[in-house]
Amino acid sequence: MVTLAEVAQHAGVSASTVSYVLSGKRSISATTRQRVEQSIRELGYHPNAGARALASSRSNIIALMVPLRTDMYVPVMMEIAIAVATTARTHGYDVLLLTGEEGPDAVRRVTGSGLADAMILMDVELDDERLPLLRGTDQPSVLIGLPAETTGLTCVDLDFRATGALCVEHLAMLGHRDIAVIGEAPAVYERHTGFAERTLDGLRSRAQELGVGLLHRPCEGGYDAMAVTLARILDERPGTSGFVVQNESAVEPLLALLRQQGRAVPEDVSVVAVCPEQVAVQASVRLTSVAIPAQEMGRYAVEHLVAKLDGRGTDEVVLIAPELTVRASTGPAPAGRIS
Amino acid sequence: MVTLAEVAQHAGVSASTVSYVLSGKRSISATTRQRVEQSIRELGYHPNAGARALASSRSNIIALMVPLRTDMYVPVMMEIAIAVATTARTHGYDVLLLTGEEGPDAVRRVTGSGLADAMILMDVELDDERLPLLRGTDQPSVLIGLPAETTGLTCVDLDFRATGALCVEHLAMLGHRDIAVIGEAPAVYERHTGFAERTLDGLRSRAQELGVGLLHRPCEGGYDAMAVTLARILDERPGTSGFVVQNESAVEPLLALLRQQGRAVPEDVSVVAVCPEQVAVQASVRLTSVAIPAQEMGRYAVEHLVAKLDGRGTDEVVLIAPELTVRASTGPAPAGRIS
DNA sequence: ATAGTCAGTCGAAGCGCTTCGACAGCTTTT
DNA sequence: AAAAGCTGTCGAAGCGCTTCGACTGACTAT
Repeated sequence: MVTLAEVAQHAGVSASTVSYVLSGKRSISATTRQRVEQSIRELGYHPNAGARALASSRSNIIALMVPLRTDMYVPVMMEIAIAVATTARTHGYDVLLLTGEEGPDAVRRVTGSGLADAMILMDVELDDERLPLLRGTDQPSVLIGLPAETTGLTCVDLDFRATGALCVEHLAMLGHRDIAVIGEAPAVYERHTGFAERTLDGLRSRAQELGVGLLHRPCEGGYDAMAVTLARILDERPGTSGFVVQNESAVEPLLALLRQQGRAVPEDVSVVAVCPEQVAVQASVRLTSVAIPAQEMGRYAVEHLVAKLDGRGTDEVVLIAPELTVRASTGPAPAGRIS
Repeated sequence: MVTLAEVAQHAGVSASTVSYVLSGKRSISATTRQRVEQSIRELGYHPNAGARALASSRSNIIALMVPLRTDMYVPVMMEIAIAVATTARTHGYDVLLLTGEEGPDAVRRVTGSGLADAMILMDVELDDERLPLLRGTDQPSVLIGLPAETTGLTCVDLDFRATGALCVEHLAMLGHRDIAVIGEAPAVYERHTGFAERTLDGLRSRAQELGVGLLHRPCEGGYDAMAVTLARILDERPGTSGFVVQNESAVEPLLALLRQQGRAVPEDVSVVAVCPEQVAVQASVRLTSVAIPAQEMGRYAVEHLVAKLDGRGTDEVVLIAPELTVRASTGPAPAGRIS
């Protein structure tokens, strides 16, 4: 294992000079710099992470807390995680992967031990246990998702309220008068994960404004659960011609069931999904959808943290404006039908 | 930030004693231990990770290299990552998330800097660039996946050869005489990711042994690509009554297309999938499948690494035996059909 | 009774790096 | 020509922990 001291000796300078070449915190003459860089290359030197962390009290690591459960939004999580990791690398940071399992203890451990310089939390609940801890430390953090109370916190998320509104608008504009919402699993709502409620809120208030009917039904993923849910919806509101789906694992079952019942998409019914782009494109009908900007959120989170660690940056809540992409699953409401 | 020294003072012992209480590397009297543990709790002490790493040259971190691309097996990756993270925690390790982006450089960086004590590599190619580096270091590592040459390496993977064989057997036993294989995207084969080829190998050799016809077609995910692929298959072998699918994003499209063409599953055609359990269960037809044991692989990888780090454990290749679960997508081949 | 053993504790020497103050040799200002 | 300011470099003091050797006192074997 090559050390700084060995590089210094090889280059004929002092250890501190090598350190300054590496960090750029003091000016170094061009010739010295080159000599040192040459030695570093020749010896294959890599600074020791532990020593560096100890001396500088900076680990150059960002902790990322992902939810433990894999029942929801897995591709989104993965995409965010990868975006976080790659963005972090471009800023010289590595990413520590924490699962929600440890809960608040993980926050304590990481802050207390100096393992990471900053944290990104995913799957934030409305009244998350980890929040008081974050507020009580000076370690920067970004939440992906929105809790109930955001003072003193930095958050990024898709504007789910606007997303809901946008979906209803789109369907209403096409003439649909009765809309059903296939939501996440009941557990998601019980857990008070903000996004589901915010979407619903946006859906409802715009539906009311536009005077269209809205029926919301949570739904476990999978074909069987979807079959039951759909049957209930059509029983209760036979005239339903527009669907909004916010549940990846309900998308294909819904399409399959509609097809099976002889309801053509988009001729008879229209479907709008809130899902990652990939899901929308790869579905058996190319779905009109509002994409979940996973990459963008991951990138933003890291960049904000880096800014904070550099002494720039402030607490703020950023809601990303939703964009609805029209594909093949929505069309004008069937005419001559009494809703 | 509380330090060891402060704890020592608070407990009225020397710093080294506190250290030994923490590590258990020397015997400590019960009374002293209790006093120290009390002080640790009262002061809310957390050992500083950097200092610890520097002094012990152990970071207690395991690096996990995940593939950058999200075009394949995302849920499997995620499940593995989470299994790795949680298992690592139970052994006192944290997980550093590296993306494939940096390639071999990441390996150099991590080994060189002592950032991690060990590595887990996913998405291993047959002739992976990172392998020479792993062989050239004394840092333990486990590959999830199988390269062409495994000497000096530790690997875990599903036994894909046996998996292929098992799928063919199951279909043959049900009387299917012409089987089509929907494979991964062509890019996966070109990249020489071992698992795809090994599966194919298993499929082919067992098909030959059992005297059934086998047609293999790679397939991009999605509905459109699947439509083209299916049309070609049925054109070439109209009597095909059994399908083996090894491509998550082709599963639903295949089912949708079969349905649309009036081919009932499992009455007219049978489908066996190689996919995570969740996908098989949530599909619009509950799929007979060979599960990909993501959790098991992740757990094994970590446990093997921990064993190695403790001076136990050896290099070896572990192939997990496939298990085929019969669900609703396979049944006897339709009678009276000339294949 | 004396040597040997052992459990329990301490002190001190690092681990490899960052960073602060100091200083030598310049150039610029007055 | 002296004072002031740069620039580029060095030495040394830690950062908070682990770990080795040494020591003390009590206990066992002879």
